[in-house]
This record gives sequence, C-alpha cells and structure tokens, in this order.
Amino acid sequence: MTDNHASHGRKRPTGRRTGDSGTRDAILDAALGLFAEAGYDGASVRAIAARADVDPALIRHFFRDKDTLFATAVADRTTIPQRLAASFEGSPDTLGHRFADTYLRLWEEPETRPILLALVRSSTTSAHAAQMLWETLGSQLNASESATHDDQMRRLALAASHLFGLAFARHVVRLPPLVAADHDTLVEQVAPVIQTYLT
Amino acid sequence: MTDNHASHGRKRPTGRRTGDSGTRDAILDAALGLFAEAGYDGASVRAIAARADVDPALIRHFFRDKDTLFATAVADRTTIPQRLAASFEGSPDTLGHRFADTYLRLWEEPETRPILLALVRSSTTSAHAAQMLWETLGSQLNASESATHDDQMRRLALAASHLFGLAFARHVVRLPPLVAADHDTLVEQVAPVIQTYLT
DNA sequence: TGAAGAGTTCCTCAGCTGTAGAGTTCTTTC
DNA sequence: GAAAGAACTCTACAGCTGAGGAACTCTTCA
Repeated sequence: MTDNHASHGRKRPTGRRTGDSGTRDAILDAALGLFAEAGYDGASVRAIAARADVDPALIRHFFRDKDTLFATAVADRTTIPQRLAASFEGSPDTLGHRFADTYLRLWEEPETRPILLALVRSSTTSAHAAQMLWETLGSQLNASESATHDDQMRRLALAASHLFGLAFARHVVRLPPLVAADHDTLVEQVAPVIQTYLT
Repeated sequence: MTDNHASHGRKRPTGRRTGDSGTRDAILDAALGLFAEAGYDGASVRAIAARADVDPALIRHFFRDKDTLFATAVADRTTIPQRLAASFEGSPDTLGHRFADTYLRLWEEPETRPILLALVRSSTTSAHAAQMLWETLGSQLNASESATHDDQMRRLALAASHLFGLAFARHVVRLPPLVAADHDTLVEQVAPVIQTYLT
C-alpha cells in the first residue's frame, strides 16, 4: 500500500520549502474539521496530516502533541465567549430573544460551528474537552454579576442547557423536526422560555 | 507483561466449566458499564472482557462482533420507551410535570442510567448510536397521535431537547449549578416550560 | 560568509485494536 | 454410550495509533 502520507502527491523533496507555506494554518484547519466530524479520539494525527496534505511529523513539530493541537485548534481564534457575553447587554425585555439568537447562530456559522462540534463530539468521552465546552458556552454564567444566588445561577444554567440541547438535537443527532425548522422559527419559539428563565 | 486477559487470575483451565456460569450476563454488564463510561470507541473488547473477568474470545463467541454486543447491551433489557410513553397517559393538566419527572428520573436510576450514558457517549461519533438514542428517547414523538402538524411535532421535539440538554449538562458535562440541584427541584422548575411546549 | 534555526522528509517503535482459527472440556440429545 | 454442540482457552494476524529520532534544505541574522 505505502500510503506515503499524502494521498495523491508522490515523493516530495525533503527539506524546507522556499517562501511562506501556510502549513501551520493548513494543519489547524484540517484538525478543526476532523475534530468536528469525528471527535478527539476519532480524528487521528495521521488523518489530520493527510487532510492538510502534510507529513504527520510536522504536526509534532508545530504542536508537540495531539492534546496541544486540539486546544490550539479550538481556542486559538474563537470569539464565542465574547459574543455570548455581548448578547447580555441591552434591554432586559428582549434578553431572551437576543441570547437565544446569538447562541443558536453560533451553531450555524461556518467559523464557529466546527469549534462547537469539535468540543461537543469530544466532550462526551474526554473530561478535558467537557470542561473547555463548559468554559466556552457557559462562561457568561460565571461572568454575569446578577447571578449571585443559587436559584439565579440554576435558572441561567437551565436556559443554557435548553439551548444546548436544542443545538445538539438539531446538529448532532439531527432530529427531523428540528432540522426541518429554520433558525428564526426556532429562535421565536424558544425565546419566551429563555426570557422566563433569565428574568 | 503478558496480561493474560484476566488481571489477577492465573492460567485457568481450558474447556467448558461445569454448571451454570453467568458468563454471558457478566459480559453484558461489563459492556454496558464500559460503554457508559467511555463510549463505543473508548470501550475496547479486551477491556470489557477484562472487566467481566473473561477471555476476549468469548465475546466473539456470544456476540459475533462489537456492534452486536453494543446493540444487545443497550437494547436487551430496557423499558425506557415504554415508560416515556406511559408518562403521556393521564390528565393533560399535569403532563409537563409527569413527562419531565419520568425523563429525568431515567437518568438517575442505576438500571437505566448506564444505558442512556452509553447511548449519548457513543452517539457523538457513531451515527448508528445516534439513531438508537433518538429511537429510545424520541419514540414517544412518533407514537403521539396528537402530533400531526409540523408545529406540534416541533414543540414536542423542543420539549424533548430541553430535557435532554438538561440531563446532558447535569450528567455528562456536570455543570455545577445543575449537579448541585436535586431531582425534584429541577422537575419543579422545568415542568411549566414542558407543559407549555406540549399543550 | 558562516552559523543557527525553522520547516520538511522518512523510518522506527511499542502498544493497542477487532477479528479469527484451532484445540480442550463439559452438557445435551439420541 | 456415542455423537453433537456449547462454553472455554491460547495464539495469531494485519492494521492502526501517538510519539520520537535522524537527516536534509531553506531562511535569517550576525
């Protein structure tokens, strides 16, 4: 078989390439994509290298080990916590709608979607990934100054878990009724509930 | 090293044992437990055999392959769909409470809990497991005759996904505010929302 | 110009994976 | 009492895994 790391290319010359190859970024893109599709365990270093059309040893060179690669891929360029926090600013009357809209939109956009999928797919078997998921999606829960009492904390967590369950059912398990619905319809239907939990 | 399949036992005699060894059940128990902890991919046939204190080849003998073992372990002795369906019978006024209570209780009981954990932990990477999860937890969605319109189907799915998200956050990600709360408090707080969705 | 170092290739290692076959002993059936 | 089959053991295979080392080439900077 002699797969030779890159599916199509044959016998590339050894040594450094001239100019600025975007190798590091290519690896990060491939890694995020594969982590999103297969989870931490399912995405092998070799498969990531193959998708990036790169020698597996380069991954080790740039990111020491797989764990660091994962952390870098999901954490490096994300503004998810900031966007969630930002949705809390504004009139309390429409907070439920803003929060639901922001939260669910993160699962639709091509930049943030693979990050969330990677976190979720990995979180079920890796406690480390579960914690990262929580820190990413639940950060506004710690940040929110209004949530000082146990009951308020719990209500916030209920709101977040509702939205999370919705996203999970829609994008991971792919529940037909939820896949069929469009974003705005879902936001509209969920917003009142979130509003109730949060206020 | 020479692990020799069973951690402590040394050189057991070959051939069939006399009497009725509960080997098959021991394997199923060990399998369900490991699938619940590590997911489908994370639970190796050898590890399951070791936990059951049994030769790995016996798994192949009883259950052809790993997939069949998984299906048998999660599907063989569960009454989850029935219990969920049963919660739909009774006064419509308290449907939300009954459904939430039944649903969340399934995650607490030692008989059903590992089944759900195994399904969830496996569903994120295996489409097959995701479908089984959906058939298990969403069966009442298909069954319910009242849900003929798209909107009603979606509302049912929203209710289910809310409860699922809550259970996931509580038992898999282990969100502190949700772990701290006790079952009845959660049911009480969630029931009105479920009731709204369902009616 | 020369040395340091970053980017790149190939090869190797020990360990684990699911599956498979062949042989031994007990139980059941005729 | 003999034959069939179920329960059980050990050993093997081919493939994949993450990690690591050695060597080569280009770039950068003194």
